[in-house]
Amino acid sequence: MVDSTSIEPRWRRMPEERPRQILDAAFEVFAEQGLAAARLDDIAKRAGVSKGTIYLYFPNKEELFREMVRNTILAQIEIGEQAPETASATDDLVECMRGYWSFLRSSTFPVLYRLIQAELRNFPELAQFYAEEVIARGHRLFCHHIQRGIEKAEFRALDPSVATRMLLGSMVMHSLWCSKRSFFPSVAERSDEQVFDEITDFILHALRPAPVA
Amino acid sequence: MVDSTSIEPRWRRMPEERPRQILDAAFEVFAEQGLAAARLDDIAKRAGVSKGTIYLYFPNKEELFREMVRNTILAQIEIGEQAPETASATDDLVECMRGYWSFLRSSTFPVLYRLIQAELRNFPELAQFYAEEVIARGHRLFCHHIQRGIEKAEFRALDPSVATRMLLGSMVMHSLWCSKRSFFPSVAERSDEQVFDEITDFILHALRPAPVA
Amino acid sequence: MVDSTSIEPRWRRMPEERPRQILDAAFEVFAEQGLAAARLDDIAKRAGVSKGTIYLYFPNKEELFREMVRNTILAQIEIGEQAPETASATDDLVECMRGYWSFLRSSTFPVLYRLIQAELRNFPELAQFYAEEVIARGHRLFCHHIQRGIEKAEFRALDPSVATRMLLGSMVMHSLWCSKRSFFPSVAERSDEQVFDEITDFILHALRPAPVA
Amino acid sequence: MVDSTSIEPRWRRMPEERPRQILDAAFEVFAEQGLAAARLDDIAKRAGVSKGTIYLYFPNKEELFREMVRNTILAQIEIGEQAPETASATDDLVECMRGYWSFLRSSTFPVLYRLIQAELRNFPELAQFYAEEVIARGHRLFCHHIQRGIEKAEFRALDPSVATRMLLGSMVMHSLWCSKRSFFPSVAERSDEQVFDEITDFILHALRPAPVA
DNA sequence: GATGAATGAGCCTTCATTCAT
DNA sequence: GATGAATGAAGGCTCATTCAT
Repeated sequence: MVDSTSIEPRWRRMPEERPRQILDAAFEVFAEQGLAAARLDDIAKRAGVSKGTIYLYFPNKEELFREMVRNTILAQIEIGEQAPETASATDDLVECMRGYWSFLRSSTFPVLYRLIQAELRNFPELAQFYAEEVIARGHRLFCHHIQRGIEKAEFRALDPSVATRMLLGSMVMHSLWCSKRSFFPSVAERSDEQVFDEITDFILHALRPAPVA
Repeated sequence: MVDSTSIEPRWRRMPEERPRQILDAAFEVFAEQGLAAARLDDIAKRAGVSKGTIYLYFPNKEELFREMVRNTILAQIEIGEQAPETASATDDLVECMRGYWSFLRSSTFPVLYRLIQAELRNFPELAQFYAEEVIARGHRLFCHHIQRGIEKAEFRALDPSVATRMLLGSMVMHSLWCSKRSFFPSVAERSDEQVFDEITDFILHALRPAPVA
Repeated sequence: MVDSTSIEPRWRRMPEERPRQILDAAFEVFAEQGLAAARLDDIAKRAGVSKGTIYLYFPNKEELFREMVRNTILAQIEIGEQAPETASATDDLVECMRGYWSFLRSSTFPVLYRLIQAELRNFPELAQFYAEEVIARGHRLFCHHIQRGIEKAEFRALDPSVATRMLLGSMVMHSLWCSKRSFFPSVAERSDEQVFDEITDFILHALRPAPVA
Repeated sequence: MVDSTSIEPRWRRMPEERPRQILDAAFEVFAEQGLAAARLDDIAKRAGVSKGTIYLYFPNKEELFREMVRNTILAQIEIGEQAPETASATDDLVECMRGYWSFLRSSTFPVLYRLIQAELRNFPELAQFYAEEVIARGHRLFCHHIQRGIEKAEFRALDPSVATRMLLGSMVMHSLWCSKRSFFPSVAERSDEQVFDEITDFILHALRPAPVA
């Protein structure tokens, strides 16, 4: 038992960390309760500060929400947009998909997705931000590889934008299903990897060149 | 003196219609405001009844929300699960997709989807209901046709469940994107029909038998 | 012992009286505490209603304050502006002064005066209202009689507006002093009537015609 | 490197001036906002010190207010109570009135008057202080000259205290009206000097000996 | 059944005051 | 002495729920 740690932290947390602490706590509480039901008291408690302290760093609850969403999205984005190009466009594409999938399957993505959906009316700029930073960014990334695959005749000739949307759409939706597996029996007995492989396989089949006939 | 009639509405609505009126109003207000921000006052006003009347038919706001979601989902489901089977499984599948697409593109679907997403934590049973009535039901429907197509060698041999999920996932996600076109440039300049055709074409390509090669 | 009355009023107060009850309570609490320090809880309690009820009739604290001031001023104004004209302008003037003095010496005037002074910055329209309804109205009234007195040679020829301001100014200030007698020893040992007589006497002396020389 | 000096103020204010700086800032902020609405943050900022510093010199907001009022009153009082006596009591009286009028028309008087009025309930000792230092002091001063004027038969025989109150009352009230000219049309088109002359003239007429007739 | 006035718990926000540095 | 980040009590306002009519 190391009860001592539960009594008093020896060093106060550095003040420079306050915004981060608060944003982290806000993420958790908003995730659990949604914007309206979340109480600033709870966020403060979870951040280990007093209610008033929040207002030293954020003008109000809405702005805290906004900042938290923006921050979390930005912190999550790690997609190397200029992915290393190997000889095979197919390999590159699959590699990118793997990275994107692991982003979609992180614990933060479904939470953010839900929060943004829920507050679409009140915070359209957040939806805009999400659409740009998550979807459009992914779109550019995948579109590039698919285009390359077409040019190299690894893929059949098709509108790369369409293929990209199919790819993105099915990945995003599968990620959401996977995060609520109990509700969706068709993914319930599959692991994340299995699901990913199935998606990849399906997409590649759709992209494969037409039979020579 | 019949002065009173000149102010009052000419026909009183039948009392039996009350629950329906309230549910309809609830749908509109919840759609616009979300659960927490919706005020019973507004719902009552929109339903043309008094606030107290709502409590004659629903025990509280949460239950009204639940009932509204359940009701709206049920009212929307029109998918003929045993669709008429023609000679071509491909034709049957496309026909089913067309029906499902028009359901997904109805004005109620994206609203319901958002409400359910937002209240996932507090009303898991609604998510369950949605998963069953909308996704699983669609899953059974499409799976059947794909299975048939495989058996008839119209489609390549693949796990029909996987194909179904890809089909459903991309349709649902495209529907959501289409309902917020301004945020998603890649669907912005396309009509619903175009998007549908693109999805169908892509899916059918993925399903087509492997080249004889 | 009539304890019964302290348990439950037999009849609820008529709802039409609510605004009046609240305004009355507001007057008392604002009088004691000022705008900022007054708590809506206290006003509600004193009005015998709940906090929420106040918001059924007034949109917020400030508006309640405004309404209370306006209302109280209007309720106090009873100056017969077209006072009956007797043969003597002097008598008429003194009669009017007596009426105005009793208004100024009412328990509400000093309270209102103080509240308006205190909130001059935030509610200039109230000061405007007071200036118009209390001062300007009195000005017109007295000016008329003084003008008449000059014409009838009961008073010396002087600017009636100046005389009126002197009259009003000294009456208002004396009223304020009288309402805090303990602070102002020079009025402490005098009754209201005495003070009034002194003011009247002084004013009439100032108005009396110049010596024939 | 003397980079630091380019940001910092060239001369640090002497610590002994701190209380004065704070009191001055307090006067301004209390004047603009009133006691309740004034924020210590603003006072600190205006004084060029930090919030905590205020508490090094004043135990709390109320005491700061008290001190500020007392200080400002004392700083304003410049009335030579034993004004030089010339041959004419009338001239002396007018001279004193002129001095008092310029005090009443200073920018600080109406502000203080309003603050004291507003906080009458919570700070009766300030009202007491004002009554003594401003009104009673003026009373003694004017009473003396009027008494002398009566003895020298420059004025008619009347209670000098009554005359003094009339004089003070009308001057104070006119000063307040003049400081809110837009609300009081009867002084709006008159200059301070004109108003003063009118008051003086009226008072002297009221004091002049009765006609020999 | 229907109404809508009344209730009061609950929460965001402010700001005087404290205190570690 | 001086700072300003942190605190937490207090209060305005909202709105789901009740209930007398």
